[in-house]
Amino acid sequence: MTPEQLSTAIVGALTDLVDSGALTLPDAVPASVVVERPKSKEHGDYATNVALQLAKKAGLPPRDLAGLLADRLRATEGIAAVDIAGPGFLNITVEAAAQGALAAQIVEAGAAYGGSDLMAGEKVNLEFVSANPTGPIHLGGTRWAAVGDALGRIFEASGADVTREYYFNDHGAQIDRFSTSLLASAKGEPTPEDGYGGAYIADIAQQVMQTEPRVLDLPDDEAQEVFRSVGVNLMFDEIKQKLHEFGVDFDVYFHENNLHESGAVKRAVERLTDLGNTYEKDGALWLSTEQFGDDKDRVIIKSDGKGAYLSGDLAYYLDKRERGFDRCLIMLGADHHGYVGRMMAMCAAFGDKPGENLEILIGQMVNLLSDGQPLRMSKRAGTVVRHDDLVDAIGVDASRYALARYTSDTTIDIDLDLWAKQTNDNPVFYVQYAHARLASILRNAADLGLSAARGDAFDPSLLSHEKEGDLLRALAEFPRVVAAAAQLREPHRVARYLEDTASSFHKFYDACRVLPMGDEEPAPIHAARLLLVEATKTVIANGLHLLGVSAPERM
RNA sequence: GCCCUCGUAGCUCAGCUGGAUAGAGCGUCGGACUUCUAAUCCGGUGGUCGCAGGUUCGAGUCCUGCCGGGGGCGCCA
Repeated sequence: MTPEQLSTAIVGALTDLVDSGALTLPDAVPASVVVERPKSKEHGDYATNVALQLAKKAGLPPRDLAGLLADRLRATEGIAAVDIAGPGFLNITVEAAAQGALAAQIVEAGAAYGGSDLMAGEKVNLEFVSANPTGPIHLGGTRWAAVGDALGRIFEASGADVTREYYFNDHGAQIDRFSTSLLASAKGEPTPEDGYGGAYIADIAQQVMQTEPRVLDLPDDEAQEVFRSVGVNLMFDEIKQKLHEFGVDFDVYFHENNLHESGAVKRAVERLTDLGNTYEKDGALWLSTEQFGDDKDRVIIKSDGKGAYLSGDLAYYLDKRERGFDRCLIMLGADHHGYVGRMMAMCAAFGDKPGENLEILIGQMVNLLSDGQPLRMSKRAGTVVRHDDLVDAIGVDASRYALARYTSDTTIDIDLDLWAKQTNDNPVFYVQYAHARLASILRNAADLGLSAARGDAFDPSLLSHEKEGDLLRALAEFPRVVAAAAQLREPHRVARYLEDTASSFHKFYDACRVLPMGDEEPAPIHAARLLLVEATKTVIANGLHLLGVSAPERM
């Protein structure tokens, strides 16, 4: 009996009460009710507050309504006990057999367990990282690489059609500064004003000259164009490669330049003008975003005739919508949150629904600590913490897990010393160790010629130990956790859940012997526990997969 | 000045979108390995949930105002 089934049973009990005239509700019976796992064991396996929620509407004291429901629920198969507690909570205890049956269902479902059709039919575009090809990926981009990709996996598990997209900023002044910096470096000149410094500029410049040995014989403007095109491609290849090694691959790399060259910007501007949402002032073209909630109106075509930065975003958004995406999610660093207002206003100006057709997620900053000290945060020296600073120090699995473990809207400090440790201080190892331990039990079982109970040979009522019940209830939570992670766009819930589940498993392992000891004859309890082990391994593997973290068979 | 975000145990953070006595991990103190991985488990320790009001049966959670940290407020990209 899962929480979902229990919820259905409670709705059924409410419906029966209404049908029999014992209960009168002004509105329809709710489609589902909240079933939660109580913090205290004294409050049963599951608890619901429906009686408190509906008491006023029903015109009954909460405890009386709870009493009516309790009588109905006690007659329900699989429910062992129902208690009324406090102001009107229903505390429900589930029969071991009804609970244990889940182990077989999980093993049966395999990799599909935890998924749903919650987002079936939704075509979702996830835009993240989108780091400028003017330098190596920064840590902010890495955070979204981990979180955005995990979110994509969670959406896919929820039935959505997901496209991962990278907006490639290869247009405008930043690229010009990049190319002049490369040219200057190649000629042995100092970094120009507003240019990019750093060792990677010299590296790229050298690589360009290897590809195009005679580039410096060209006039400066032509040489700069060579450095621009070749340099950007080299930088972009490196970024792609780094992300690939990080386990993140995009379906679409969208070039901003295309929007300007294809006339998409022009078309987007015309569309907004047709809708009456633009006007001319001071020689520039403005988008009236203020009427849609922005702080003020924004220039989209500058008085020199060039598109303002926002014009690319307009065209890009329109392009995504024309490609059939109902939901466009954009993940930005906190340093760009000032964009949210105008982007949402832009969405509304197109006649779309902000928050529905367009969602913007903001990720706060990430700091790295080593020996308790922040890693190179000197803005003055122009050194920024980069993707490699994290991944080279602690590896891909720990990096992805560490970044996906926290809500995106809080600033995080990643202690490199902690995450590099191979001890239980380190959450990713704690979870991965549980998986390896599970795998080990199954290997040992195979060596003994034992296999998990299947079909009628499985007696779920044997899984009646307290720790077995705790573990089963943890496993039963997984679909709800994945659904919440999808709906709230919060992958960290999966990581926290895995830590809880790993803990439940370790406690089970400590209390319940799975395999026969010594000369002991194999018994049904061993086969039943082996099935529980398989189910647990399935859940932890599925959860780690959603985060893009490996599930090792051995450690 | 305005906007966004955060403030929960000594430290790092959860808190299921309003529920019961606020939870983990680390740290600290003390226990548990002849048998499935001790990278584990068990117990003790630890709190004015930034502050003050409000909403209601009930607030860490919602509203308002302060305080404090971080970020952002260009016809830059």
